[in-house]
Amino acid sequence: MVKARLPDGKVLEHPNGVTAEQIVAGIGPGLAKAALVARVNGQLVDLKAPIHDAEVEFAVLTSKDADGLMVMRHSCAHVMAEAICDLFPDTKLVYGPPVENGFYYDIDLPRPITPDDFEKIEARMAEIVAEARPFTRYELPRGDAMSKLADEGNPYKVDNAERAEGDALSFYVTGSRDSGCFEDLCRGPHVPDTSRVGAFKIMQVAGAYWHGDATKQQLQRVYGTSWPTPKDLKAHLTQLEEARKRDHRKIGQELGLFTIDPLVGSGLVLWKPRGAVMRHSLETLMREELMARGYQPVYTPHIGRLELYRTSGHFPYYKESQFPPLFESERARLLNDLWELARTHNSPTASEAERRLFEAILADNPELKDPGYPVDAPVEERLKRVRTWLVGEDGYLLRPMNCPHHIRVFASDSRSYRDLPIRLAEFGTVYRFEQSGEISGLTRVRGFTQDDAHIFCTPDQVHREMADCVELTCKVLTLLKLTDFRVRVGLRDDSDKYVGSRENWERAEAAVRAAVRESGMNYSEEPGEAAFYGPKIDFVVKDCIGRDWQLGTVQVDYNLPERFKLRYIGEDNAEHQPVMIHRAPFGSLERFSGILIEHFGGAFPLWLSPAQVVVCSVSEKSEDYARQVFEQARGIGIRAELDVSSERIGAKIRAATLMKIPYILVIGEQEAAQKRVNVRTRDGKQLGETGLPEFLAACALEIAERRA
RNA sequence: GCCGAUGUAGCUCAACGGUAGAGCACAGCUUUCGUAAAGCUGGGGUUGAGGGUUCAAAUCCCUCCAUCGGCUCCA
Repeated sequence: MVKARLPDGKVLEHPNGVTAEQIVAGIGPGLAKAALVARVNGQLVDLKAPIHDAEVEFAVLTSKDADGLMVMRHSCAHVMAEAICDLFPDTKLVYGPPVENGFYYDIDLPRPITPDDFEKIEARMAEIVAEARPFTRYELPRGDAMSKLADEGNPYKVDNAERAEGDALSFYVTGSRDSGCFEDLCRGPHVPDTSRVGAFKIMQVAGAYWHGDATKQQLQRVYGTSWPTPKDLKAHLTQLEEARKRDHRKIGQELGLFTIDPLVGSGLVLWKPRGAVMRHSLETLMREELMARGYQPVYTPHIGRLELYRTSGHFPYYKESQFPPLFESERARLLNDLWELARTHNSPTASEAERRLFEAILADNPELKDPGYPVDAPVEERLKRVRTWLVGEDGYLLRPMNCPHHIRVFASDSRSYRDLPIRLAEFGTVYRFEQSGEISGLTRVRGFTQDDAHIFCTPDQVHREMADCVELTCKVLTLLKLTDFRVRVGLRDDSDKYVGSRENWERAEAAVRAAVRESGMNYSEEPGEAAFYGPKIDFVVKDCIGRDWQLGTVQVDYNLPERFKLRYIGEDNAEHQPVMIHRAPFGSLERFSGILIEHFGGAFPLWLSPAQVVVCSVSEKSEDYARQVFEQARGIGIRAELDVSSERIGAKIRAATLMKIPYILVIGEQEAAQKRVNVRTRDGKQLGETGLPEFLAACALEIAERRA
């Protein structure tokens, strides 16, 4: 006997071995028809799976349930896989999970799948759907399953099986087991039959590495989307189209905010006047906040000696993603090569290369007479030697981070505990040689400006300072109504890419956790997301097409102070090491602006809007007064534009509306006679006539309050 | 960096082996107009760059560059 308790508490009794399908049949015909999969004691199972437990929590899921939808999409991936295998028999299937809004299937196929193939694949899928073949599960003991998979000659499935848990492995056939129909190693569960995979569409194909490892075989990943009904599918496609209209690259072009010019360089942003004034308003907001919170502005150069970044660790750690160093002489380049060799020296071949290079440098540079450099000396000794040579003749690096400069500002004076915390702030422009395939609009660029600051404080002050940084970040995000963010606490994993002692890391992680807990926000801890010098709190948002981007960040760092041997004099008159906090509420002004553009769809709040008011004359007769209105608005600091062209008023309004200018002032003879303005908004609302001083005062107030 | 797609006037696109076109924008002229596009005229392109095939290339092939979507990376 099986007692199945339904979600509403009702208990149904059935004989042992009853299937979910049979239980559902007893509940109601509508539900039986819609059922895709069942949940038995929290486990998703096929509707045909027999149930043997005496008492179970039982629920039936349809495409209206998140898990039901997921199973439907997973099954749709199988149908797509079958269609692809039918059309391209060389296909080796790899892995096909459901994802947000759909599914993908990774395949290994020498011939590239192109968008032209999508229609053919969809047509074949439609046939499979029409056949309504059942998804049939069968299991084999692990040994039998492994030899079966090995015989089939698909190394990916063998690998999947090796990773799967359990003594038995399950397979799904679309049809009956002896029908010769398509089958796939799969944990399941699946929908009852191939007609139940929803309204689908193949969306795109892309490369993907096996196991997500760039050194492994590259596969083709075919993405599809699937929805309960054709109407849902259509709504999704329409929504995608709408989202693309908000794309900051498109709006940036239309509104003339920024441009990226191949002649200047990929990933290097040119802010045009309209974009620059928007960005400037953001910077002004941040400057006001920083001044009120005791930050001190500094200015530092965009370039620094390589030795600076050797000390911080950035140069060796991020070698591949920095612009190559600048060397003023060939010898400087050679010395750096020598340093590289000394640093990485750990093999006989490297040692030979090192010796040859060393000899070449000595031969060309007789002034370096003192060899003092036995090739079998310990690494530290060799490094020390080479670094003394580098003092007079080093290369330079376009800065990838601002912290080393700020550290040297801190180190330029002796510091007392009474001075701390010291908060050094700079809109610091940094340069990173991002991979060519990564560059995208304003969100991933090679030169960008951080609203950066570094706080140097005592260990006791860390907690309060971090909490203040988190509070500031939340404040600006809230002010901009960017409330749809998630908080990620990035911790270290067990890889060896991190610098610093275990003890430092533990203290830092405790500080980060305390700060984020205190804020009361929801957050997720993610191992492997830390910076190489410390853990961090990141504020992550989605762009209009659903990609995650890190904006603000707060990081605590016990390691760079140690590497730079920073000191302050404590109450006890002894030297102590300060703790550093790296933080940037916007993160990158470029990326933040890109996200803001999409968030507002280009219709910025008044205080951020590139043009705040446009004055449009109805005809030449009102041109003089329009000019006066324009001059007055501009005179009190409102960003006003003037349109006295010979166009008709309708055309002027259209042009201003398309540029998303918040207030359009229509100035005709009537307004001119009464010295008033007629106000229309970019949303087409007519606010009517008002006196000019009243309008300007209201406008100025709205700007001053940064009303969003 | 890798896989695939795409590069035609300032912008959005057409022409798909046979003399590069439209709309918008821009300039000039006419119009002086009341809340999302007035009319006429005109200028503007070695079709991303460089090679190749062909009697003939925007169109076919190759190599770069850039953009887009993924993957990998992200201090």
